[in-house]
Amino acid sequence: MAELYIRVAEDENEEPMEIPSEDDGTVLLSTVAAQFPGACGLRFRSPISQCMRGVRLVEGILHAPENGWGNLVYVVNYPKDNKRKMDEIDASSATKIKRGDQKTSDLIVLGLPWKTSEQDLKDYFSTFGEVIMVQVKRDVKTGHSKGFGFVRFTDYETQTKVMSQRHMIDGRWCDCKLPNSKAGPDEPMRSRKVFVGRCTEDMTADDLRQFFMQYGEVTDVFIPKPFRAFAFVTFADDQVAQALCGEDLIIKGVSVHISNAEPKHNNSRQMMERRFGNGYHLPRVYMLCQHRSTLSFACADKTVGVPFFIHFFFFFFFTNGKICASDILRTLECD
DNA sequence: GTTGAGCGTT
Repeated sequence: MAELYIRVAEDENEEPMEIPSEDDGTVLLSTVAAQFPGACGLRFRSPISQCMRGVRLVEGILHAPENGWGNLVYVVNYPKDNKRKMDEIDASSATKIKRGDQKTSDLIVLGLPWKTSEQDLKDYFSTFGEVIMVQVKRDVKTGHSKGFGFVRFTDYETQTKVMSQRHMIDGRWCDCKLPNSKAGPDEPMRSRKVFVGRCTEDMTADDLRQFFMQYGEVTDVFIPKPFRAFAFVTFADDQVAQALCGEDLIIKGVSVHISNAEPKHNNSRQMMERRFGNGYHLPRVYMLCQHRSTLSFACADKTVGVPFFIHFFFFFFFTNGKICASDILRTLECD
């Protein structure tokens, strides 16, 4: 008594689509997902109780209610039943695509069943959009899956959608995330934050905010204390920030230089702490800053594997403070 | 021949 098709819709009132069933009368969730990407189940309104009922789902297989599928309209379930939110995510990513700075990246797929193959992955993820790479990571010797893999899509909106939900793959819930190795290495090029060098002490955060407002919405101004002759200004739009980089602007009669803010993980203080232990040299550095001798700190940051204090003495005695302060302070990002 | 939080032999 195999039923050929069941009627499925995203909403009770929308026009249903006919979805083929299997020979044994079940319906594969993957078949539903092929028409409704991201679907994780089905529900229907019981003619008797008038309540919504869930369709039994076992390992990717949807089982008919007691009296068969009948002529009911089955409504697609999405994770968290939050289709609207996913649409919003799509919309926001669409606006970003207009700016043309959205590149896809590999996504790690966690929680794969041991037996899931590359082909299985490709079949599943192709229901969301064009797939250009799938990998299942395996033990080199045995060839057995390690239970995770990678996937890459052609379109960024596909990637966004895939990341926004959980995935039922071969009977297990899986998560797709940006892998740790891609946790923001390409951020500095499109940072919303700029470094403002050659600031003077009479420039207040409010002065800077007022000034930079003319270029776009300013979301943050940071001026280190004690005074260190630079500041950070963050814009709402990264394009505004990038457009200003390299400019020399006049604020309160002083020429300040705008450049890219180094990402925080390049923070020289953090690097110093990582290299020499937490805080050991920091008190001296702060003292030097106050005495206009910040040279050693910056140079040590750019020299790998040489003890900090050697550079301190070298630059302190041989340059005698004649290196441009803004060149040095450029690397002195703060918390 | 088992397992179930994580992070990619190039």
